[in-house]
Amino acid sequence: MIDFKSALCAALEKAIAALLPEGAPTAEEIGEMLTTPPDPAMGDYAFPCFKLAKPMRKAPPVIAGMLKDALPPIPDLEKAEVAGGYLNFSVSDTYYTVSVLNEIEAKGDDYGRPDFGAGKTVVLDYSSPNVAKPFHIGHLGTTVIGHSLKKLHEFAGYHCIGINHLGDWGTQFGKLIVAYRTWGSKEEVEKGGVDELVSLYVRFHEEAEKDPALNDAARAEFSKLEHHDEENIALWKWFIDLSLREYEKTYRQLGITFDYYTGESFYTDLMPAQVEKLREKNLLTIDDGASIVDLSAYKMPPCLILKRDGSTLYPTRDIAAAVYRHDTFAFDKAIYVTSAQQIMHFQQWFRVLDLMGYDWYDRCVHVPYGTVSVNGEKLSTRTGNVVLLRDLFKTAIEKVSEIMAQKNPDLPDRESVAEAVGVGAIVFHYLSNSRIKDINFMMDDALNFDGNTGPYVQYTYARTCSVLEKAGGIPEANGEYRANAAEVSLLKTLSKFESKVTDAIGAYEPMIITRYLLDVAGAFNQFYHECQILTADTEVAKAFRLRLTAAAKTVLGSALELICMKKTEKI
RNA sequence: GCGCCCGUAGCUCAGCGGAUAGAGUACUCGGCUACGAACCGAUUGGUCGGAGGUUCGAAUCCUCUCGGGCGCGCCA
Repeated sequence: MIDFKSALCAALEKAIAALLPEGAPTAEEIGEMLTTPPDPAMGDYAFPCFKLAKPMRKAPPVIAGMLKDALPPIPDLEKAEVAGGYLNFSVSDTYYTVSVLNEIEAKGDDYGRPDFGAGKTVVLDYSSPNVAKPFHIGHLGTTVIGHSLKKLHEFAGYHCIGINHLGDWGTQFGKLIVAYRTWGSKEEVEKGGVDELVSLYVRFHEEAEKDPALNDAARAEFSKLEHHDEENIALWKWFIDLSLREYEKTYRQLGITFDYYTGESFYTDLMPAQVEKLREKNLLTIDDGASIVDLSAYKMPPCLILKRDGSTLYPTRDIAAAVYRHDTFAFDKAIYVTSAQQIMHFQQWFRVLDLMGYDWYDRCVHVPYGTVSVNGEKLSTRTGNVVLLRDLFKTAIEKVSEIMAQKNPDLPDRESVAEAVGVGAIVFHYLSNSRIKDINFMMDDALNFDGNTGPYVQYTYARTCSVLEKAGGIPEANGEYRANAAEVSLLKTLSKFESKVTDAIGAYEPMIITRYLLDVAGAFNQFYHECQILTADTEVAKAFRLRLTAAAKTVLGSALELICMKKTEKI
């Protein structure tokens, strides 16, 4: 099916070319010029004629009138009207009530799916918590933005590889090993999990203040770990297993899985080759004992590759990981979802990749997001201003359960629904804003379930399910129906799905889908209040409205999944 | 000092070159003998931080400026 907008652009291209032989815009350029009138009553698309005023040497309203007369016939065009310097176009209702509705029914879950990702591969690096530390609200951004971007890319046909780049290497493991051997016990750690590891780690720092020799011991243990000491390796693996067991609970609640859990340790052996390559290319200079890549030509501080003692650094590991991923997966895009504080770091090592001659360096994309504070204060384990994700989810789920006990006490399978809605509320809240903005996470707002919230959207989805269930199925179209304003408006909203998906991918911005869900839910609820569905006056109206309800359900369901939320048939 | 990001309704935020700047929340009011009221509707609320500039047209682009956040060598 050729969509209306493309047909309109093609027609406008012809009309303009007839009036202006030289320098007429292409159909694609016209598509970018098209805007939406402020009032839907004025039309669905508006073409501003101001830019043509100079080359055509005529006033914009005159041009609009000439264009209107020169326009070839456009299918589904209701009317074209001159309004000042604009030429406004109204799409016929039947375009929406027949073409769009039929398309949604025919494509089902594939409706709105763009195809530009077909045959391409994307590697996404996200979540990446530090082992032996609890999963807190600061990790929510990378986890939920990253996974949403994965879903979006998959929807557009990309082959996606999700990598959890665990923080599983470094001297902190030497400290943990010392702490465990000195004060820990197998039973306590098995029982307490990550929490016990954290308290061992905290204790180490307290004791090390009094006894600096502990730091030396820790370095020695980490060095043994690096040299594959069997006992230390076993402990290290155990710590990782314990941590993953904890994280898996959170990932399961979010419905997130990864293709690989290759953390920092995985790349340690791959770094020397890249350091060697940097040397060969004469990119390394020694400065104050450290090996750096000078980036002053790019107006950036130098990129540190090796410490004074010869050990590696964060950029070294990132370079090695990128090369490995490129050689292994032959990606078309590598996406890194990390905090905005690392913007400079990524600019630096992307540039180093370029200097090393890796011509795919520009396929690497850093997707930064803003800092989270809680109740106006920075996150800090020291002052206790941390919100663990498991506690946050638990609070949200409890609150949902209370509301459900009131509103829908007989609902079977209440626990899993409460989890979907409670966790969904937090995810939706987080993905409601532009990712780059800092978030002041306020509990009251996150746990408010009225208005523009996750529960509102899931409630709306459940509502569509409920109506369809009572109807006993979705009927076939059974005659011509003149849709009212609310019905057409809902279909117009549904028809925007694909362009929203495209925009969200282009901007790496899940928020676009979150806001779109609110548009759809709002349009459906308005329709629902204005139109009787099951008790419609005529069978034709009833059939149409049921089909419309099913269409809304389809789009709501697809969009919910794109932002890591679960579809709730009942709530 | 250099660089990046953010300033839009009381609050939280959309809009990022087009016509009268929008939601939610809070406040006030109306709608369940209705397919789910976690809903819908109405009212109130704005020198788009400020000043210049570009443009037929600027919340949107450019310059400067003020306020807030972040980054700038051996952490990640």
